[in-house]
Amino acid sequence: MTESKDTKTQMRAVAARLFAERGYYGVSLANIAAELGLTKQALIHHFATKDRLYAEVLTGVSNRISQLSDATGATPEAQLESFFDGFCAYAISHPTDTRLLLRELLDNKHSTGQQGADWYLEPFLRGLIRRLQATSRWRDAPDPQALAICYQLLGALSYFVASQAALKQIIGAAHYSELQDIFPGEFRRTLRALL
Amino acid sequence: MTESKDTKTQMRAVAARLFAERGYYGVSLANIAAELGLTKQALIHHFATKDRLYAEVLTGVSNRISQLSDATGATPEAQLESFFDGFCAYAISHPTDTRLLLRELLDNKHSTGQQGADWYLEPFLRGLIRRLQATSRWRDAPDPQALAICYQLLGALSYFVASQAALKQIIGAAHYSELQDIFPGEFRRTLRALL
DNA sequence: GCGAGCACTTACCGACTGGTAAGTAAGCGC
DNA sequence: GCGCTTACTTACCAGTCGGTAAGTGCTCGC
Repeated sequence: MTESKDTKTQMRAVAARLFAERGYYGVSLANIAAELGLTKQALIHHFATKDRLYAEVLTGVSNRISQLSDATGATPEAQLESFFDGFCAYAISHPTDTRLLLRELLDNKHSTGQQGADWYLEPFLRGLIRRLQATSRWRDAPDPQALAICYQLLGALSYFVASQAALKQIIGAAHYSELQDIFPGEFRRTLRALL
Repeated sequence: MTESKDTKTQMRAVAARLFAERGYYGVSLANIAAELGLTKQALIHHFATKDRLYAEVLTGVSNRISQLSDATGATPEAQLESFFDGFCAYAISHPTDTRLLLRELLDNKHSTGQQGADWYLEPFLRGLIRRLQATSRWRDAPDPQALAICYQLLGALSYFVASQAALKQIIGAAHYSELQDIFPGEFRRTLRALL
């Protein structure tokens, strides 16, 4: 009983890691169970279906992201900066979440069954666009233009974080950790260059 | 015989589209064959294994990308701009390739079996970094910093193109086509802001 | 101390996976 | 017209997929 919730959260955690690494179809219930030292039926006992387990994993990501939205700052520019700083820190410290979101974006329509597609992304994007349009430079920018700018920033960040494994292999772990150290600063420079 | 090569290229094309949409494990040989109106054994006849078919698909992408590398321009800045213009046009007109590359980056190490990981990406990245370091602003930039900047640009572009399906669903096909029209200009603005 | 409920297992299931073996039909050199 | 190659098929395989059914054993209320 007291073990139960821990087991369940551990299941979610292992599943999240594997789904992030290999994708929904690249991971079987048996794979996840093996890492937990259990049988796949233990997973089915707790989550009923693979889809439901995946949905719970995504819900976790979504919740963590939506907690990010409250950024502070005197000017709209400072608010945007603070927001992206938070998002950047979150993305780098939660590469699994970032990879899951990117996969979700690629696969599209998998979703949690709750909605059509990117239920988690839409309000997030809308908030971003609104914030951008509050700045003096982009006050009159039409929605598509604001979206294009936000999307580039999101992409610049997500692509980097999601490439972690590949980059480590290309440039080596040591160089990668150096890269990871300077990246937030470089990302901030990009943001400022666009404000 | 005369049909043969066409059949084979058509197989590659259909496989590329499906792999791009659903990923390696999300597509079976039977799925691909069904779209071609053939049996999966026809695919095995031409490519021996699923892995080999996938490798040929990736090789096609790699070839198309490497043809992109020769950009012209008087100054290094102009060369970089011309290069990214070409890459932007390529990415937008070949969303399947872009998605395949992004998936490859996420899955890592799948590769073609030819090399460890991102054989296609490494020389590409190296060329980009060299070009960036030829500009007056980044002449003294250390490799990690130059890489961080290039990676952000690559990410800004790839993320947008790969999100095509998701974005269409969120903002509607009409708004998306508008977005697609203005994106290259916005991307160019980002590039210039960083040069 | 006993029944209830929970966590989890073993034993299956039909559907599907990538892949092999063997064959069929058509085209071509000679 | 014969033999060989190419393009593909049907038939089949062992293994794995997600999921069901029916337990087993442990804990806790009472």
